[in-house]
Amino acid sequence: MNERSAPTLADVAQHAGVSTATVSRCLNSPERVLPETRQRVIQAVEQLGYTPNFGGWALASNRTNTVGAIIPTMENAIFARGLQAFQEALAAAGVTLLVASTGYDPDREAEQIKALVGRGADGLLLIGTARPQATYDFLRQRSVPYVIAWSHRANDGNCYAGFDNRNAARALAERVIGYGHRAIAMIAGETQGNDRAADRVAGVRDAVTAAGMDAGATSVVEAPYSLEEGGDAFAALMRRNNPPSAVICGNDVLAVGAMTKAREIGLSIPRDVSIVGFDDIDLALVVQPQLTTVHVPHRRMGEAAARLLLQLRDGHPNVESTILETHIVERGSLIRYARQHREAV
Amino acid sequence: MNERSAPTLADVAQHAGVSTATVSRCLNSPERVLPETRQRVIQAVEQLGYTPNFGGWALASNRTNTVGAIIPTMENAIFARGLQAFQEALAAAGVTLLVASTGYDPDREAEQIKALVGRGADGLLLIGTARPQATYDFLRQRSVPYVIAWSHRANDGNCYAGFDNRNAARALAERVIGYGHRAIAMIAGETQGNDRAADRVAGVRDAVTAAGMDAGATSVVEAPYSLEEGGDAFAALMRRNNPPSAVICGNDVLAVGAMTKAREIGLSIPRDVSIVGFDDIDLALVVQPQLTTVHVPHRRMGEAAARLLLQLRDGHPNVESTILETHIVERGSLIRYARQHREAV
DNA sequence: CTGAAAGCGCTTACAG
DNA sequence: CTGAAAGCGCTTACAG
Repeated sequence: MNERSAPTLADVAQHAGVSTATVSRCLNSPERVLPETRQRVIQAVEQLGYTPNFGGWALASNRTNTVGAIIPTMENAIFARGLQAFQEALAAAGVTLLVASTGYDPDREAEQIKALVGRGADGLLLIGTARPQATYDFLRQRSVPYVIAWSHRANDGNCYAGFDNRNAARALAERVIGYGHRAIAMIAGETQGNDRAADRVAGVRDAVTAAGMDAGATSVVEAPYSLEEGGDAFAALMRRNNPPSAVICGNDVLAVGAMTKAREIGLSIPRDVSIVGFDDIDLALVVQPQLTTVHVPHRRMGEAAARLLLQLRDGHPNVESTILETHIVERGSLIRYARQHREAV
Repeated sequence: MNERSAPTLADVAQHAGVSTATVSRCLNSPERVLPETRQRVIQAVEQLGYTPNFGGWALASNRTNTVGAIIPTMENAIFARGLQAFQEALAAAGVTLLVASTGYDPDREAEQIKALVGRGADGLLLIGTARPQATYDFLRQRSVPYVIAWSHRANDGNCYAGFDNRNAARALAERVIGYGHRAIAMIAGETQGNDRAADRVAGVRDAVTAAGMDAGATSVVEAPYSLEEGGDAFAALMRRNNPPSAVICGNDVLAVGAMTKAREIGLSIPRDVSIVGFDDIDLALVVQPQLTTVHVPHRRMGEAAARLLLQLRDGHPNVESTILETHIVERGSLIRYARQHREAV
């Protein structure tokens, strides 16, 4: 050991007058070492300021104590919240987190999955189910454990920490219909490569059909998740001959974008049109009126994902998916259909 | 190579009929290998589905192509945005990102810094300057390059990708004062261990003093960064005998919390009281009226931080800090002081 | 341009 | 309980 480079296990061993094997044991399974020996080793470790070399450790043990998360973008508050909870739970277990993002691009997802696996991730957090079979094959072939968050499919062999987007959206649409709305439109997230967005559309369609309404009359427009796109889609919807009396949005960002646009074009929410969202993020609480939406327990989802992923990594025998409950939070943006609503022709 | 474990460099070498050194060169500096040889090796790599073992690579090369970011929390949109841009810039350079969070706790920061360095981070992104000297010593001793974002100090030997919080806050307060407000209060973030929050308070005090106003008359209350805390602080402020005609908030979350609370307690913004924030996040655009605030280029800050950190890591000779410009965005929440403002006694 | 071989810093059966 | 030694999968002078 010269002063240029960090002290190694061998330096500690020499300093303590023991073998490297003993130092290694002291660090990894201290109970297998005599207290006096342990004492000496610990002292040497502290005196030298030793910390294990990561590469050496990873190579010899074939583990990294690192897991990866690959999400669409941290700029959407739902992923930021879920990821924050996920990270905290991992840190508590001494595991560190690698983060990559896809921008909702499936090619970039495949690429980032390879990058994180190549970087030695012991496990992976993925969002949703929509990805090429080749990606699943890759994961299986490399036997990298993974947990899928935000979604749920029964008995397909994957491990989920998610919720049922379709049922949740259906319940929301039923609530809207139950309030007398018949002219309903939906501003959905882009469904291409996004099973959550697609499931929410399907759920709304379920409700419309179950209510005996004409599914064709319920128009669904898709928009990228942003305030501006939500606003534009809303404006276009309201310019039609048959404007809706209620607009169901694929998430809160779209819904709040719609509400902001409504003010701009002189429409009053909920008098002229009701609006509902999905997620229950901060945005929903600060708009006027506040937004009726589906509450998703993002933090609990992140925690559950961490728990499941660590179990999978540790070879736990049967790891069960965690399905989280969502519920509707009613606020001012949704009211019963009445004459006050701008006539839907 | 058996079917259980991943193929190694040696497997590829044997398959291609070359030495492991040649395979290694093919992967790392292909120009140093004859095209025909390269061809054979690449073919073998593909046939075997070879990817380098991370531990072996890290150990031999003493690098990980990984950098770490340690931030207060991803749940604050400013960090989520900055981190997202940081990650994208890193990914473009083939570098992966480790993320840890501190919850604004200095002890947890020190701990996470050690964890990420121990996990082989080639460099670190840190937020702000407020941390024990011991932490700086540790970083220097381990010669881990780091960049500090969100702040700036001239010539202290650190590399910054930040902005001048004090000047920005001063300019904001000057604007408020220029609008005739004399009864000004500030809802600041907690300044303990947060130099950005402390600098913003100092900037507001600078402006108050420069305007010849009584600094003592400008009350500053501190609150953790949350909508609710901002609201509570605002309510307490307005309950006083001398309520302010303008409230300067340490960030947009506090400001929007204050605005939401104002509605609850029957105060009209900006008629009864003006409110301004700091950051310019989405929240500022969706409240009614929209929030006057200081625009901070979070994405550009994240990109700059990535660029600087990679230069530092690559031993670039003189890496200069990047100081970003901020500017005030005037919206409806701030108006000129007038009789309409609730009398400040 | 290519190869033989040493070495990076750990862990872990295997003996004793 | 402890140690000698092999081995993990790479990179990189050093020769040729």
